[in-house]
Amino acid sequence: MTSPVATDLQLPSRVRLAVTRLSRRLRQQSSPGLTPSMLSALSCTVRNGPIPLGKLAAKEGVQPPTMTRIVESLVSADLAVRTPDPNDGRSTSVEATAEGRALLSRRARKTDAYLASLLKDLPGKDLRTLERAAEIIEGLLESDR
Amino acid sequence: MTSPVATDLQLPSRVRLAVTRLSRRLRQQSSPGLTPSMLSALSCTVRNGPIPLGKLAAKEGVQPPTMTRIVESLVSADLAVRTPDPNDGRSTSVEATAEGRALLSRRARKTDAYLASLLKDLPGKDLRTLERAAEIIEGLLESDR
DNA sequence: TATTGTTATACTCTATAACTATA
DNA sequence: TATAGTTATAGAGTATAACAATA
Repeated sequence: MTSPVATDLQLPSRVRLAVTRLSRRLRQQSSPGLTPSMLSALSCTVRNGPIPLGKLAAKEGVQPPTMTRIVESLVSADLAVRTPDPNDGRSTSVEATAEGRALLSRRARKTDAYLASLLKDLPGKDLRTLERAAEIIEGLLESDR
Repeated sequence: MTSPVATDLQLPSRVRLAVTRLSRRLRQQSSPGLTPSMLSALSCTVRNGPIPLGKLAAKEGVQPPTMTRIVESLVSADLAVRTPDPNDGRSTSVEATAEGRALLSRRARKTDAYLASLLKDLPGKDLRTLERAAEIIEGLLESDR
């Protein structure tokens, strides 16, 4: 059952294809006002607490102008707030609002509902595989930053 | 070691975050002339042989106008050719060229090289997990189409 | 009429370059 | 000078709507 990593040759290709296609699907399923990028950045602020915009950009792996846009959209959706740093006039911290945190813990989000419906018939073993894979990927991205 | 499926974040959220972030990274690492979408469609033509554009769009989960664009870019890069269907003047088949097939089997592609470098220090167990996860995801996308 | 694919148009996500304000 | 963030601009990827050609 445990397939050999002899398929190793093609492993990067296979991971790339799966990720390309699933992320496309997730974007299609996302609500217009709540894109995957917004959710990802919002999760990051919740996990890290108030965080300067530049650090948030670095953590998410995007450039600062991109994060400026993402934060703008989160702020206008009342999911995050910006607070000027009292000690450094150049810097503003980004933080999730109560509504932003509530949204993340709510399960009815369209994208997650879609993914959940995809996953619902998988055996527990496959669910654990996906969970572990997500963990491995996050670890890789973290260490490569 | 087998983590329970209930952690702080729900499984769909965790999969979504991992996929969002990795696909962003892969897009950043891709060559301008050879995007993830192009590679994905090209893989599909190689796997399926000559295939009408509309069917290719359906398999890849994009709309026909999108596939028209992707195929145009593959054709102008000499990675694919279009052949009019002799029995149906409305339809054209898409097929990988020898160069397209060679490209897919070449290992030096920038995106895959990047992914391979990310993966190279993972233990075999994690590689097998990712491999199996890719398989599960492709299966889900296939069955949901 | 129905189907296959294209053209026209627009929106999101992202980047780089140039800029402003502060340190 | 250096740093934090924004504005301006551009390109990729995708969608929907309207269209043409063919069935």
